[in-house]
Amino acid sequence: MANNAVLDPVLDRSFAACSHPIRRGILERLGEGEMTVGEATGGFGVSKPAISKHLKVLEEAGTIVRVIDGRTHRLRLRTDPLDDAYAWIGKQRELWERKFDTVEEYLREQRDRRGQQQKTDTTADRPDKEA
Amino acid sequence: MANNAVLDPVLDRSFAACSHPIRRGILERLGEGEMTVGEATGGFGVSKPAISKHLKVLEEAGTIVRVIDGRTHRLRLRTDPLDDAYAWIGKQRELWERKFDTVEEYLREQRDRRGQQQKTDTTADRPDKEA
DNA sequence: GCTATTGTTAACCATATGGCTAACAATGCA
DNA sequence: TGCATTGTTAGCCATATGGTTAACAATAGC
Repeated sequence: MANNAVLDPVLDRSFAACSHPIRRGILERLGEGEMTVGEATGGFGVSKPAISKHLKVLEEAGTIVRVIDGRTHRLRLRTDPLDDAYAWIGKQRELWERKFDTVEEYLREQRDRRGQQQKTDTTADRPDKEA
Repeated sequence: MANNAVLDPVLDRSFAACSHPIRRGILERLGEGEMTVGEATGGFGVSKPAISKHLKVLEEAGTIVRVIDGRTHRLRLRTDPLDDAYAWIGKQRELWERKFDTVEEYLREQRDRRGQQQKTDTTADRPDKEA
């Protein structure tokens, strides 16, 4: 990949971690507090190896931390990566809202201009042939 | 998958859409307003077919809408899927914070109890072996 | 010491990503 | 008409996901 400017593997993994229902379910449960793998992942209806892989994805994304405690592994949530993901979407939403404002301004300007010169610019509010 | 309760393919695709820097870059640009494929995807240093695939992922996630306008394709952002993703993380963050509150309450209770009985529970404020 | 419990790794398979080149489709334009 | 522009599809390849069964590792407990 030539464009090395916006590369952010952390964000990549954070979003990828959230892109599967089982992983989201695990994160939701861990929101209740530290618990064992069995407690955090029981009842999802998949095999233990499948669970192990999901945990690996979550761990490599930095969303969970594992503490091996004897025979069991205790899992704890790490909120930082999801905070980053949240912040990215939040930043975009700000931009959209600001843009929607200017669009409203634009439409108001169009309305005003039409009120003045009464031309045939029906193209102004045409939302383009909808697919 | 046995657990069919929490299945949310829309959320799956929304998060997956954000999990690649080029796709995030495209979404960022489209935040500026409707534009052509060339305008929205230029300069990422990958081939056109690669771009086409990213657009397909974004489109199937519902994050963009394509309007074929003669020779060019005009792209427009659709904010709903990202709003949903934002809301999911936001909900989790609320739970975490509420949990942190109760943890603080718990610690305060511990502190109070120690003040009363002066026992040797140094384990109360230990944040567990930091992996 | 033996056995049950907890969880992982190994090996395999199917599908999705993410990239490429080559070719095509549809316009716009001289 | 002919050519340049815009963008996709087809085919190929490598790697990551997401699942399985079988086997292993480590510990807890009888």
